[in-house]
Amino acid sequence: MLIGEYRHTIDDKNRLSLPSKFRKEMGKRVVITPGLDSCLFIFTVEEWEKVSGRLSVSHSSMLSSDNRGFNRYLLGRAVEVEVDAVGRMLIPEHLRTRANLQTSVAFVGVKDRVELWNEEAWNAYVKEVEGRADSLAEKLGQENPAK
Amino acid sequence: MLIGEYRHTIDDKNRLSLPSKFRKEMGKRVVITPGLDSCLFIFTVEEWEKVSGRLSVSHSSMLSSDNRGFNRYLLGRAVEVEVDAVGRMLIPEHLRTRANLQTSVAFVGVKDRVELWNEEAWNAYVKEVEGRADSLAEKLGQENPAK
DNA sequence: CCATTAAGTGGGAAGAAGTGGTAAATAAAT
DNA sequence: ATTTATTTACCACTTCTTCCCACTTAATGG
Repeated sequence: MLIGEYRHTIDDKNRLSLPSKFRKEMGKRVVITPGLDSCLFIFTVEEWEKVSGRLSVSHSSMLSSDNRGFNRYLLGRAVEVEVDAVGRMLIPEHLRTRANLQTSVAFVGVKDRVELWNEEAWNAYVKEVEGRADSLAEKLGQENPAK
Repeated sequence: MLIGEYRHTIDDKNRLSLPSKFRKEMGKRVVITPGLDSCLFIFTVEEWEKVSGRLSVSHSSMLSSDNRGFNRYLLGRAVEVEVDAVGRMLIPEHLRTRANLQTSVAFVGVKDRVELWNEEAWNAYVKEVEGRADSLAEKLGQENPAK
């Protein structure tokens, strides 16, 4: 399971180390796409197959303009990149720009995907969520009385 | 069952002994996450599977902003750590900060999870609850007559 | 009450991970 | 075809992590 938070830096050649904790599970090739909330999503190839499959199979995907937009957004701008011998990958310029990644970034494992954030943006996001964590937790407890 | 209260210290390498009373039940790997009321939760891997499974049951969880927030908060900041040969584990810096853990901490067993508190914060919390224990007990009794 | 064992804590050495730079190779342009 | 630029692979240095050993304190039992 991909969990945890790690801080790394992008160098001036757009190289970025994948946290070693994620390497084994993610393998030598990963798929990077623009994510939601101005971060990037990083998937394993297997997970990507599932996610992209769900998107394109859904009936309304071709009919609804919103879905076309979303698909173009997620599929069209995705790239498959290779992790090099020392565990680094290259972040394409258009994705780097889109998530506002300069130098310091945060990797965030969210179970079956990893997210890539501008470090300050991540700090701010955490702070914001922290404020409503209790109510979220309560909500979760109510929605899942299984426990 | 994980119960009881133990005081330990974090050293300058972020190492912290898991109380020996908890070791057998918790095993060699545990999951640490931000908890509620500014403490940390420590779960066994089995318990963690249950908790995290409850979070992201549906695929639509990625599409809801609240779910993304809560998943990032709980999964993204969680970490699976190994308990070393002498019973110590490493507390990641971001979790240590988040629970305001400096040196003295309190472990608190709460049935199926262990909580980790800044010692003074725990003292204060106990004192505070102590003051209204009777009324809390009554309230709980009224709300859950079956239990 | 003393002896023995277990638990908690500290420090140093070996190893791995992260990052920066250079050389080689490929692609592009004149 | 030669030169220039850009990318990829490789090497090296530094920092952080992990493992191991040792000491101190607390717990247990005779």
